[in-house]
Amino acid sequence: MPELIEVEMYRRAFDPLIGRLVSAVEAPDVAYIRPNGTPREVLHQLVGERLHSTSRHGKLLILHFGGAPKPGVETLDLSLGMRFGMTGRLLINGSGPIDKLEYASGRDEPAWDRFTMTFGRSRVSMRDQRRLGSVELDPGVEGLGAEASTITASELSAALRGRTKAIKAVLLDQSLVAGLGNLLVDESLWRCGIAPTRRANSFDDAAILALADTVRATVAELSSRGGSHTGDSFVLRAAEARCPHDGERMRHDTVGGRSTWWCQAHQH
DNA sequence: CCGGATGTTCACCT
DNA sequence: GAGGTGAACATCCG
Repeated sequence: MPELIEVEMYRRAFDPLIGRLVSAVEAPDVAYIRPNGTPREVLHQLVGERLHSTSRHGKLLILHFGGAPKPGVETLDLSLGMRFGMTGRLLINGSGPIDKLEYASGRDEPAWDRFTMTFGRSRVSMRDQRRLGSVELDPGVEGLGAEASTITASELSAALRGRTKAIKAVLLDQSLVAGLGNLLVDESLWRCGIAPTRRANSFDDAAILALADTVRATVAELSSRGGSHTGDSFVLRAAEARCPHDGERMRHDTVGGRSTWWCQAHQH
């Protein structure tokens, strides 16, 4: 479930740790380290490093290490990228920043800690049941598309231009638009009255402007509500649900390879 | 027991 | 390159 909203909450959870030194790193699951085949030893170079700052690009959270030996001369020599996949979450000293808002049910095993970094008495873990997340030293962000939370009409227009696949598939494609997941995309399209199956290259400028506005507004509003699952259409992801706009039965299809709920009456 | 579903990323087809 | 499919992963459900 971590989409950009949740990852941003995780990023802020590191604020109290800025300036602290890494005292230990544990990577029990070698398969969790990207690229594949990277030995866990390379992560040990993080030990002794100082957390300088954090950043986020779509669903990719990056910790920047290193200091400023001289004022104004920053040498950020190391960074660590964190990807949370579908079931990954961040735990700090055993509790999650947003646990009350997600994963309310289900089991929770310490054995699912795939990566742990210790800052003195503070332990930060990535707990990931299904192991679809990963960590990567010095991850590149070149392959990522426009940041969804601030996307402009011209950025969205460039992402859609010339593409024949469904609009939903484009919005989910992290190399075109970074940060949206299945829930944010369905909510945005439902709010904007756009069918998820509609071809990406079939939108005029006015529709692109409206969609960019809707995506930004949806991200902002659901952020303040507390998560990707707080959308108005979230409760409509059920077999018997009817769209409150028009009383129409919600459709359930696979679009862009993903489970998709939408209202055929007002989404075109 | 089997198949399907879940969300994300990536490998591998056409 | 663009687009589509399925694997990977763990667990639950019918």
